[in-house]
Amino acid sequence: MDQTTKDTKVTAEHIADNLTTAVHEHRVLPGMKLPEDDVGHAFGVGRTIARQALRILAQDGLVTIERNRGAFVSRPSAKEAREVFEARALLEPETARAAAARITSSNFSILERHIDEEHAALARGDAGQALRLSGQFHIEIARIADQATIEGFIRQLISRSSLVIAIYWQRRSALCESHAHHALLDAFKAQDGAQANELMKGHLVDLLSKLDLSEQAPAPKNLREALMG
Amino acid sequence: MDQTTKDTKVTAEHIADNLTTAVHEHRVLPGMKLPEDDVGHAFGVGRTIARQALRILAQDGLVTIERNRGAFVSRPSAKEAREVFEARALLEPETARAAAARITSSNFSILERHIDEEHAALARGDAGQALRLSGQFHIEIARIADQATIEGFIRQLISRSSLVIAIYWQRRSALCESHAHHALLDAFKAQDGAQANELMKGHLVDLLSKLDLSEQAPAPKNLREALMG
DNA sequence: TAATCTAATATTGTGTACAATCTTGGCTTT
DNA sequence: AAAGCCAAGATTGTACACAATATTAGATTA
Repeated sequence: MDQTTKDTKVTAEHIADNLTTAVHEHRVLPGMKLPEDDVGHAFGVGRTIARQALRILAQDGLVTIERNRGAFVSRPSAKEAREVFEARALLEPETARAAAARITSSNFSILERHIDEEHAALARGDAGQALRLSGQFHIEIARIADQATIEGFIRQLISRSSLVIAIYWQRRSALCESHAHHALLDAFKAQDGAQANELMKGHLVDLLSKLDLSEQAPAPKNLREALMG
Repeated sequence: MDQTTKDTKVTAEHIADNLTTAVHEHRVLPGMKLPEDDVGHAFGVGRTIARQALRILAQDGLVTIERNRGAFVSRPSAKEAREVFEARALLEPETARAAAARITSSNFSILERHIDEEHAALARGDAGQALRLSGQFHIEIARIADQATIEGFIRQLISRSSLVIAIYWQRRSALCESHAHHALLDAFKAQDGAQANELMKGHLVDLLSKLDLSEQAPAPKNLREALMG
């Protein structure tokens, strides 16, 4: 999480990317505080840059900034979690269809590599990395569909999904088997847009079904809130 | 564009909202430069806050920040313009359907007021205000559907649509007749989700058809670029 | 002991100063 | 006169200082 070479300029976007990855890999968990000084020190920059990075994350929904209190990794409510998957259900199936129509052979290797790496990470027990790669797979599809605007939205939704999974994933469910991604790849190879659309739709329903979104009280942020509730 | 009362704290979000409205009303046009000093001075704050506001606008796609050169109102390319409407086509029809299922009588008055104000603005020749209200109507639908996440996306898309319209709107086309919005309201009143979905779909196609997105070279930012192209 | 208040500490909010970079206008050169 | 060059000015990038606010710990009181 530090910067060894000094000639590479450390920008706010750089830090934001780095922290985003950390959240995707569940190395940084919902509710965690991200003090400006700590972030700045970790990346070797002043508070100004750290602050900018945190604001970027806030716009992505990954971080919640409370005035005069600082930045915390967001803790999406069950409702927000549902909304994320409803938005994904609107965007991703059609995007998968479009991707199937435009995909080229050079794209296959990228997707295949993602699946392989995901599998390898899972094999060595690195669930965090597997989860991050799994999300990256979805983003890659939007890129193949050549839809930069939608890709940006999906990127945000994947980020929030990581938070949702960190909070609401049912322990008894197996970790994401990459079967669904494999099936999608096959559909892409066959350039079968309708099939890709259906598979993606099912994949999202499947993911949602593995969450426990029962209307439990949203876990309190701090002890005081816990005792007052 | 200035702040008369001093006890009201001027926040970066406040300035961003204000500038967003100005862009929606086409009082601030694509390509225009937004120097930090000017923005800060206009709202009576230092450069720090002005800078934050510009970053917020950049994340919304309304402003493009070029390093060491500053912030400019974005000039979406024809491709980006198409992407915006493709994204809207994925999100808005289904959102309209959901809104039709949840709408209550208290929501009607809000939508009706929007339509009335839009009509009034158009009547007195204030095309900018009419355009802004027209966009607001779409956002309101997402709010009625109770989809905060999607609402955020649509908000961004409306913002970018304003830029697209500023650049690509065909002069010969009539200004947005609010007929489509009227028809949508009727569908909402009848709680006819399927109808709302179809109307929204058609409305978006209609809007897109009034743009001239022929693959002309994206208008150059400055003279140098114009003469070199 | 438990609750409340208060002072000390830590963290964030914002303006400002200085550095880095870009832009502009005039000057030189051909 | 046109192109290139250089210096002066303007604008953005970043760190830092101080102010405002929140948090914590200790003292006080019932």
